[in-house]
Amino acid sequence: MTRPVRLADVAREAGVSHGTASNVFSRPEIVRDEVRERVFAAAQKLGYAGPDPKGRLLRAGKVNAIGVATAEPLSYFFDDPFARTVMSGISQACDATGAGISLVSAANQEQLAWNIQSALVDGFIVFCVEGGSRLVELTRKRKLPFVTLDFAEHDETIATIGVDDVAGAGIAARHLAKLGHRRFAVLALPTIEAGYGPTTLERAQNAIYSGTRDRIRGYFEELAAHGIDVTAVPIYETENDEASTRAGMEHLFASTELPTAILAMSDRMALTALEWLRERGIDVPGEVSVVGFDGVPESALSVPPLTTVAQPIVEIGRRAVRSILDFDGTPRREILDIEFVVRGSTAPPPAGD
Amino acid sequence: MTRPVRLADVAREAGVSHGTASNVFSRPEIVRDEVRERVFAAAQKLGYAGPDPKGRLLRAGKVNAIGVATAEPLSYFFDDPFARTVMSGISQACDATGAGISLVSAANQEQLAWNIQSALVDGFIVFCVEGGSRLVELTRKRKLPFVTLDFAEHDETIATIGVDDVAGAGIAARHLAKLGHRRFAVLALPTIEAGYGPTTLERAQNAIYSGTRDRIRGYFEELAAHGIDVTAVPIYETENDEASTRAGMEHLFASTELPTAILAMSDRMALTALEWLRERGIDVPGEVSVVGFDGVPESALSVPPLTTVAQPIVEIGRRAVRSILDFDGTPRREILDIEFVVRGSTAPPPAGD
DNA sequence: AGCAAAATTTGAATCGATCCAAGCACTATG
DNA sequence: CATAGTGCTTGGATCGATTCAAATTTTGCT
Repeated sequence: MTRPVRLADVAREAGVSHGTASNVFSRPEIVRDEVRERVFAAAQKLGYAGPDPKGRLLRAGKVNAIGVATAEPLSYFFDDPFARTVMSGISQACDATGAGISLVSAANQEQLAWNIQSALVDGFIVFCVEGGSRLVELTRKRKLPFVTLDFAEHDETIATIGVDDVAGAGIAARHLAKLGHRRFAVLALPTIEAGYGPTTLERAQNAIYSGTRDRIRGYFEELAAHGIDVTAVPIYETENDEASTRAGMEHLFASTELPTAILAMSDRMALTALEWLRERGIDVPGEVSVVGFDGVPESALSVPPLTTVAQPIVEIGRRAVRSILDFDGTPRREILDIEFVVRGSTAPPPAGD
Repeated sequence: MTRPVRLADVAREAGVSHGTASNVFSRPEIVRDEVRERVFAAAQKLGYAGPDPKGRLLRAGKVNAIGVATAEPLSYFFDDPFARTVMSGISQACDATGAGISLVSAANQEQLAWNIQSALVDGFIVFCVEGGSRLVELTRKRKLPFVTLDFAEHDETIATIGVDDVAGAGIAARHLAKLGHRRFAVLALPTIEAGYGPTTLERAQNAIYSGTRDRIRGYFEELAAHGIDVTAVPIYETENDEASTRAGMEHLFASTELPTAILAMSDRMALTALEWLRERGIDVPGEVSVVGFDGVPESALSVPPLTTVAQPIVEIGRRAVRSILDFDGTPRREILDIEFVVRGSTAPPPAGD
C-alpha cells in the first residue's frame, strides 16, 4: 500500500522529461523506438498502472460519460420496467459513441444533492418520476447540458423529451368508452410527494407532477365527451409499485358499483392489476377491461397481453443521449408520437352492464 | 458559450484569496459570515456553478463511484435478467454508502480497453460472462481493487464471488434422475468466444469459461453416477439469448430420441425453452421437464414456474460492492450457498418413458 | 491600553496528467 | 561549409480545485 507511481516517476527512472513520457503513452508514434522501449521498461519496473485518468481528466475537460439521475434509489434503474427500457435505449446510443453511463442517485435528499454536484459526467439525463422539479434545480446548477424525461412543466429553458400525455390518455379512454364501458376506475401515478390512497379528481388535476396531471386530463376530457359522469369515477393514487397498486385494486373493488374498465397510468400498475384480477378469478377482458400506459416489453407478454398506450421508450432513451451529446446551447423540447396498441386485455363490458 | 467561471475568478471578484473562496464552499462554517456572503454574492454574480468536481477529484483521490464492467454491450445490464438482479444488489449496497455506479463497456475490444483504462472509478466489479480473462487482465492493469463474478479460474490473486457451480449443477441433474428421467439434453452456455450450435461433451469440458466447464462437470458426473449413458446426451451451446436458445430447442427436438428432461445452464435459456415448448403444445412438466440455473426473479413467474438452481443473486451484488469498499490488500474469494428451488417445471417422465 | 489566545485569512505547494513553443541534433541540399 | 529542413525532446504553463503552515486579525481579559 505504498504511494502510487506517477508518470513523473517513470520519466525520471527512464531518464527522459515528463513531456516525453506522456507522449509515450498518449502518442507513442512520435517518440523514437529506443526511447519508447526505455520508458515502457521503466514503467514495467516501477509497476506503473498507466496514465491516471484523474490527472488526464482535468486537462482534457471531457469525462466521456453521461449521467443518469433520479430521485429514486439506484435500483430503480434495474427494477422498474419503464426505466429499464429507457436505459436500454440510452445504452445503445452510448455504445454507438463509446460513452459510459454514470448512475446518479441516493437514498436521501442531502446525499442526492451532493452526488449531483460531484458527479463526473458531461451531461445529465434526468428521470423526473418523483421529486422532479427539485432534481431539475439541482441539475441546472451544474450548468451542464441536461435533458429531462417526463417533465412537462412548460419551461423553455429546460430540454425535455416526452410524449403527448393528454392525447395518449385520451385515446385510451376513448377506446374503452367506444367499447361500451360506462363504469370506470383510474389507477393514478403519484400526485403529491409521498403516500398513496383514494383521491379526488380535483386533487389529481392539481398534481405536482405534470405527467400525472396531463394523463388525468386526457382521461377525463374524453370520458366527459362520451357522456360519462366524471364525478363518479374513482381515482386511486399509487406509488407505482406492487404494494400500493394492490391496495388500490382492493379499494376499487370493495365498492358497490364495480368498475368494468380500469385506466392505469402505467403498465406496471396495469400488469399488477391483471395479476390481482386473475388471482381473484375475475376474467379479463370478459368482466373487466384494463388499459395500461407506457408500452413496456412486459406488456406484450402478460396473460392476457395488455392493451396500452405505447411510448417509443427505447427511442426516448436514444434521443436523450443525442440531445446531450449534440447540445448546441439551446434546449430542445421533443414530443414523440405514441402508438395505441390494442391487445387482449380490453373488450366490451359484460352484457347487461 | 464562454469560458466557464473558476473558483479563482470568484475569489478575485469577492476580493478574497482562493483559499478562502474554497473554504466558503467546502467548509462554510469556518469563514466569517460577512465574507461568506460576499463570496456567495460574487459567485452568483459571475454565474459560478460551484466547485468543479474535476478539479476536486485530483486532490481528493477518491471518485466515490464503483465501476461495473463487462465485455457485452451496455444494454446487457438492463436486458439480461441475471445481470439486472446482480445490479439490484449492487445498487442497494451503493445506496447504503452513497456511492455511484459507473457502467463500463463497449461495442468493440479496442474501445473497451480504452474505457476500462480511463474509467473514473474507485474499483471494478467485473462480469465475466464473455471474454472474461481478457477483461480481467485489462482491469488488473488499473491496479484498483476489483472483484470478478462468475470467474472460477483458480487464481489466488483475483478476488471473486460466486457459487459452487459443480455442486449446483449436480443437484439439478440428480433431481431429474431421481424423478426417473433417462433421456437428457443440455442447453449450454458459451464454451468458446462466439457462435452457437451443437457441441460435444469433450469440447464443453474444455470450455474457456470456467462456469460453463463446472456446470457441465456437475451435470455429467451426476448423470453418470445414475447410470445414464453420458455419451448419448446431446449438448447444444447457445449464446444465452433467445435466438440461439430457440435454435437449440429446434435441434434437440429434431432428433429421433426426444429428451424428457432439459438441463439449462441459465434461467434465461430455461424460460425461452418453456416458451418454445408451450408454443408447440408440448406439456411441461407432463411430457418434458426443465431445470434452470440462476434463480432470477422471472423464474418464479413463468407458466409453469421454473425449477431452478438458485444463486443468492442480490447478495452476490451486495457483497461485490463491500468487497471493493472494504478492500484490505488481499483479494478474497467468496463461495456462497446455492438453494435448489423445486417449482412446477419438473415431474416424472411420461409413463412408459 | 496591552497582551495572549483564538479565529480567520493568506498564498504557496500539490494532486497527475497534457500541451506547446522553443531548442537541439541530425540529415539533405546548394 | 553554411543553410534549411526534419524529427524528437524539453520544460514551463495549465487544467481547477484543496490543503496547511504561517501571517494576520479579532476577541477576551486584566
